[in-house]
Amino acid sequence: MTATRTARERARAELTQEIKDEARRQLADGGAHGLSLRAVARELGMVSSALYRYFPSRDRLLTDLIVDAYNAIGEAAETADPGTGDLRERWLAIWEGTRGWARAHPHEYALIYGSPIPGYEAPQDTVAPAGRVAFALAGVLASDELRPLPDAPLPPVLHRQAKAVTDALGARMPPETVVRLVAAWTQLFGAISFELFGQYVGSVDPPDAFFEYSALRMAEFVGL
Amino acid sequence: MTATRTARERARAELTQEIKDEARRQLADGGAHGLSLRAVARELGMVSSALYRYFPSRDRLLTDLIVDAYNAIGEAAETADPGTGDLRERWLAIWEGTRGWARAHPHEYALIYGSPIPGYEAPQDTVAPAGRVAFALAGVLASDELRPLPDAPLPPVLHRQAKAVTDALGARMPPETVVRLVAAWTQLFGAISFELFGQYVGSVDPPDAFFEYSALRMAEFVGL
DNA sequence: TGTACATCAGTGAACGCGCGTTCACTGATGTAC
DNA sequence: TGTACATCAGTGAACGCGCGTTCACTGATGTAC
Repeated sequence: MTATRTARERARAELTQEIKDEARRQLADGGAHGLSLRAVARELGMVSSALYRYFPSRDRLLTDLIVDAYNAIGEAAETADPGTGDLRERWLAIWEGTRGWARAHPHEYALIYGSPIPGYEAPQDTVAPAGRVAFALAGVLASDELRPLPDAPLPPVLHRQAKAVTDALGARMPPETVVRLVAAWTQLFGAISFELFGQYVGSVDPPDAFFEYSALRMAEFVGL
Repeated sequence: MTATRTARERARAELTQEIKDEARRQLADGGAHGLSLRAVARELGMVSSALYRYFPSRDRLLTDLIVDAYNAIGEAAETADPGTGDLRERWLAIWEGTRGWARAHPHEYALIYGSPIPGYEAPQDTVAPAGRVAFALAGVLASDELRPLPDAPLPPVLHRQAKAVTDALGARMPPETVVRLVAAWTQLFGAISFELFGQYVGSVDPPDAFFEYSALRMAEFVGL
């Protein structure tokens, strides 16, 4: 009954948002560990115990930020994809869209693709959102126009894993393609992480040209 | 004058080691942030202020751990390389050696290839050790037996960056090869990070077969 | 070889700080009749 | 429409905790003569 939301409900939704926004701001200085409920409350002009009306614990707030971040980067990938037209251009657009979000939100990116947070156990809620970027890439490969791949038969384990993935995706794709997709997906996030975490300093930094180059070579690699 | 080291000097060297070892143990529960001088001292049966005889600050201890970790993973890569023989086998050995060290030391790995540590600025000392794995991979490519690469000319920026890298490495290698090497290096650490940070759960986990597959495809990719 | 002095390792107390979470409470908003 | 009661948001004090770093000190080890 969205239409008849009470003032209380609106206030609650708004403050929940503000808490998360402020928490995201705090990720910037201090990372996941630096996130402090007391500091968030302070910044919002509340007393720290008041936050417990909105989040039952610090961990739960963190989980929400993580889920939000996976969804945001996934949505960035999806909306970057024109959905029709040249497959390589779609592929490239998804790569750039994903990277663009990561560069705009480096601390949220680190939250989900950086070091695991000590003592934090990812709940089930994060699994589906975590797959959205890969799913967007898979969407481009669901086509008949792919070049055939030169692979020798896959090792049995890998073949089995690949089939499990296609089943889960509901996509129809040869196992060779799926495995190469996973490799390309690894390359995408490997490159973003190396860029944001400073590993390219001294070699291909700034990595704009390198990133596009990688995207194109990986497009070929998966048969686009 | 190593021969005439005093008892004091020996004790000092040993305790410095013990402090670092204990600190590494503490990375496991708590990550970089969880590293506490007080806890290290406690575990070693000392008073916390005593550590300041060995490290001027917590940051300096962290820096030493980081440099040690880069050197250790670099050494793992180098000693895995037989140095002679089949180039693809050497390439594969370096990949597996690097991954092996990372799996054996996941928290030290996260320290150097995970999220940047908030408020910590990497000093110059880390630059050279950070390059050792890439350097080991480059060693395999310093050969005349490479297949020629099908690349169109590189974009000017990338070409320039590639030449700067070859100059720095002192290796003689076409720019196309260097750029592909950087991509392969990215793939190597992308895959290790995804494995250790849990991103393969639900797809190619356990990633042993996938990792070897990636290593081989990347070997082809760089012209091996 | 023995003595006087300098160097260094480790102690213990203190400074000043921040944290997550609980709990009994006040006062405002919403609901049922 | 008005009243009585229930729900909920936010307060403020408290618990119990851990942290990095400084400083004046004691006592052991090393050095010069």
